[in-house]
Amino acid sequence: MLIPVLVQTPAHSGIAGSLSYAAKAPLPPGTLVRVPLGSRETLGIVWNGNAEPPAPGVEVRAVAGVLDGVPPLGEAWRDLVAFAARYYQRGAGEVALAALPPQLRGLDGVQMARRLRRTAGAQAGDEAAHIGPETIALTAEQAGAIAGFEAHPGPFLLFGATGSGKTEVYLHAVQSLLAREATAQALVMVPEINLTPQLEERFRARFGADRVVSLHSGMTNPQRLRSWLAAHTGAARIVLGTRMAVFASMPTLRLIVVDEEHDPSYKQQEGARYSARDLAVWRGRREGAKVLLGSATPSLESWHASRPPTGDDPGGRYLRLEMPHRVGGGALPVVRRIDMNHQPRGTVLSAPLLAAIGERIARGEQSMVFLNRRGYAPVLTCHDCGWKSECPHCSAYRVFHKIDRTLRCHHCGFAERVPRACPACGNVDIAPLGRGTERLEETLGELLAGVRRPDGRPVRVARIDADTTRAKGALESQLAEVHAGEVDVLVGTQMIAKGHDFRRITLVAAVNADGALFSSDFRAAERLFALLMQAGGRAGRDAAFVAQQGSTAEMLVQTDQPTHPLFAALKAHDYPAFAAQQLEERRAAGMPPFAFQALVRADARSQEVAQAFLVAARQAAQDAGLDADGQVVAFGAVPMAVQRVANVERAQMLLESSSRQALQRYLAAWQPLLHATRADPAHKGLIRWLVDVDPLAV
DNA sequence: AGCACGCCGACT
DNA sequence: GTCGGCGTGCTC
Repeated sequence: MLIPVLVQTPAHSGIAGSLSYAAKAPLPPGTLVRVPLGSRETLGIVWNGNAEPPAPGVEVRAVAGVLDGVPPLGEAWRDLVAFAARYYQRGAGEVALAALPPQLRGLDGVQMARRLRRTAGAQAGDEAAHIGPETIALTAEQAGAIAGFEAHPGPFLLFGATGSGKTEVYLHAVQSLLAREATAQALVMVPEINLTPQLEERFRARFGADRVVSLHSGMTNPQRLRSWLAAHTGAARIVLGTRMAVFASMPTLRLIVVDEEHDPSYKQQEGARYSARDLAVWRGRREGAKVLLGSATPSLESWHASRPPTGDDPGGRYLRLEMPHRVGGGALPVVRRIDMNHQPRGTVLSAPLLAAIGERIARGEQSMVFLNRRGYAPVLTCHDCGWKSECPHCSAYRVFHKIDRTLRCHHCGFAERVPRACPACGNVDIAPLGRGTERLEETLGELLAGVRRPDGRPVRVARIDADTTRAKGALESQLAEVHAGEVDVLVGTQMIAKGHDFRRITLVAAVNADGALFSSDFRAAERLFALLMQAGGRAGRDAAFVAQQGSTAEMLVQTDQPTHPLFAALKAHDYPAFAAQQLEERRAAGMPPFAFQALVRADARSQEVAQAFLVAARQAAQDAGLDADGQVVAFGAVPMAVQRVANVERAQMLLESSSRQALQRYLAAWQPLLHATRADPAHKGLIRWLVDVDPLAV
């Protein structure tokens, strides 16, 4: 008999659905099998529905083996995969196989059975431990949020200030769930791998190490397989992870938490471009699991979706829970703007900022200086002929990294030793232009060289960014130094702005924060506001420490645009005011969340070929009458912001609609036309095309 | 995505 | 004369 099987085939391969294989007996959907594919044997998943007879001339081959030790993947999981594939315009096989641990692909039935026995053995621990009565005293706000959470079906948006104790609410929600339902599972997602260890620590301490597993791309393949199996068999009750965890197979899932739901990291940027946050909401509804989104600066989408009903507006589909105050009565930092127009030209660190850092050092407190740009300088330039450190393969400058004397392209990775003299004119007078964290660390070290700590030792400036934390365990050891008070001034990128619970930092400074506001991206202000609020949230987290020091938690923002409304809202810690203003602009301009978008991108050796493909595909859609109802607008083909990466020219076309359904219908009908356009010999030079639904940057 | 097939440059 | 470069095309 014929059965449908999904295998890993990419969207542009033209095989979006299942392949048909012969089997001696029927196999239930969700069963993992090994099947021959071309000259190799690969992992497949028995899929729903009836197998189509293959195209004429294609020989049906037999299923090679069944991984019968693994329970079949459930119907709810298969629905999630099918939905994600449909919504994000990818092949079901691609989405499904990418959601499984990589090591599963390499194992046969025998190895699998061995692995399962080991997992089962490890789980035979003390089942009843750790689910006891609530022991942590909650604030009134936390108790209120939990009461709201228990009383409604959701989904929820937990709008809680930095330091208001959102994690404790998550812990409590999980705890009451596990106490209520003997087999229930909870999924807790965070935006970055860096944040999983500390979260894992708290959950393991509360619920026991044997019930908690993590799932993220920083794990080794065997670790991932172990965690995945524990979740899939129900042995693990709590799964912590990054966006990939939204696809974890959890047969008794009852709760999904998405922490820092506004974070752009939830949107996958390659392969299937899904939003883990949005899929979490869909999955929660499908599986009857409660969904709790949390943030101090929600995405405007979630904020709008959680608006309370007013007058003739029935309100959003989420329920908003609010926790405006910090635990322990700590104050949010006092925000001060420093107008760089009033500073001497070329000033990097203004006098008030240096004075504020000096005060903190004198009192034995810590400061954090935040600059969202890695490297020493973003460009190297020749003063004589105007040469700049362009990447030969990309339309971007290579960044100067002083530590290893390289010019490195952050887009394609191309790196070269820094030339001694200008490659164009031979002049030795080449100099860095602008400033990254590396140079900021150096500058701070020089400016603070004469300052002494209370113990008489010289000031220690440290830096944390993607370059200093590349080695395994490097971030942990660097954070430990900060916590131990070894460091006086911490310099870093957004990596230090997120989540970390620094107890002795009382000053946070943002240098050159508003560079992002010059970008054409309509979400620039939203992202910057979230980042600054989050960074500011690192200051004064320990109210008792601040009081004992007689200090003030403070945030200084150096800006060239002090009158931008963003800073007034930041100063007042007034996210709702900022959101209201932004939403008004978005509504007036017809932008998300009041419109829905998709980007179609084309890659080719030349910009002309890439754009011609997009224009032809749009014409094909028009000829087929896809936009007959006028609900979807397709804009022109334009080069991407970074037009060339690794010698590939990139173009894109924006689609917009006020109706999500209309856009989805259009994209679904367009898919075969895109394939047909690709097959046309006129577009032979095209390398690939792809669709990004709900893109973050347009 | 893999993995083969296929047609052109520098080596034993 | 072969080894191997990666362009093109297929996988039930």
